[in-house]
Amino acid sequence: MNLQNPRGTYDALPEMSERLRFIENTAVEVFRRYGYGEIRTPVFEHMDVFARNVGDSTDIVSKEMYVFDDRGGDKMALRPEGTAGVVRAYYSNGLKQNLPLKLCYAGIPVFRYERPQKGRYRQHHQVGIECFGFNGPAADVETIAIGFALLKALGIDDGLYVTVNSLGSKEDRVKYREALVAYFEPHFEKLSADSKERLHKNPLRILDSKSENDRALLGDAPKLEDYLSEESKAHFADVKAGLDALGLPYKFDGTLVRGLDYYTHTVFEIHSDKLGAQSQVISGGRYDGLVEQMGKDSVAGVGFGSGTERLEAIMREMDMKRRPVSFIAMGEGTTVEALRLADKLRAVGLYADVSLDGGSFKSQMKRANKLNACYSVIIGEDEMKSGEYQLKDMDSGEQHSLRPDDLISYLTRAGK
RNA sequence: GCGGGUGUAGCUCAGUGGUAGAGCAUCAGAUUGUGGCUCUGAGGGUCGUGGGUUCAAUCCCCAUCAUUCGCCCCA
Repeated sequence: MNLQNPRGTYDALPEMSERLRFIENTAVEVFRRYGYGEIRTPVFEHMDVFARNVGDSTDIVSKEMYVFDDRGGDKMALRPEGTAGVVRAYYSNGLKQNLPLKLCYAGIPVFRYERPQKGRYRQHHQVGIECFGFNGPAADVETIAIGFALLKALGIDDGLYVTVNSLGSKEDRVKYREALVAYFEPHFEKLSADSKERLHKNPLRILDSKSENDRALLGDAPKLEDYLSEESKAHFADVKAGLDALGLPYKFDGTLVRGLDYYTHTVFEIHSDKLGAQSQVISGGRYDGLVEQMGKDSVAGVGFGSGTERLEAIMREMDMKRRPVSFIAMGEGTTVEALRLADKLRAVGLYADVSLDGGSFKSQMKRANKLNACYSVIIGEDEMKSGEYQLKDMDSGEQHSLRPDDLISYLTRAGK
């Protein structure tokens, strides 16, 4: 039997899980403060929820999706991103009744068949938000603000940089795309191999090419901002003014183009300088176009997604471990007494540890130390007789006798 | 999908064509009811996997898998 975990997957051991859990809980709590309600959608959907038109130009959909036929012969796909499923659920559940609507998700698994790297897994997890029915720029501003709020709540708002751009309306983009293709076509031979391929498939992506030749050509290329309608320009100006008013730092980046093709108007990315090539921790934008792509009447949408593994990587050095009260039990009946008392501490929310297999006094003490216990409670035969247990402060080494009830109230107040 | 690096003890890594070592960690003892420090000792390895060259391969060659860095893409 092959005992290796599948390529691009990992097992989150307790230390990592603790941070992931913290990220998910914090995210939901932050989102709730902005009026978001949690939604849970299936891990798999009919394939066309994600691949809306044949020959989809985005790599995520055309090359990286896990697709399978179910036993009934239907084409299904594992979720490669969070937004499309939520939009589908919006229709399936008739949530039009509830507009405007704010939905969030936390810790949902997402699958992409990619070449694994640090911060890039074939199964990763996202937290994110989607809001529907807000046409104005304030929704774009608030969405970005929530991104900041999340990172701040996680204590990782250092070393970040934010870029924003506007892709304009669908019409703006069609015009710009034509201009871009017309500009690059005479220079076709000079383009990098990647960009040659991109020219007709997804020419906007040439904008963020890293090839030096491509970048040289880009100097004289038509600019997206010159192709925005007055309306689009006004929307984007309001977004930037809103970010300024909230004191949120950002950089305008005219070459920022998102990989998913449903974005319109505002797009943004938050990067961390603590990660390597996979530096994006949050990215999103407005996707008024998506809802129409699903063949329904159009509804405004804005949102973002964030990879929990990347957030976790930034939080690596943070120690999330709680400090227990460790019980040292020696002698007849003491372990059971320790279990009984430990449960009382747990009932008031403390973390209590009892060495279940006993062991020498010394080894139990060592165990308490290894767990980084804040206090240890010593229950030996003398203590059983007197009914007063020894409470030892593991930092100062101080120790005194307390009756069980006093011990509980003392520890409840101590709050180490 | 493309190009490079790396796979040796639980972890971080030395090392040699004659079947292996350190530090940390673990366990035990010094110290029969008091942890961290120190000292002593012990356990733990098909040297990623499969093939080839060789009297002999952990080392050289090929393949493969995994991982990592960059590209691509993206959270």
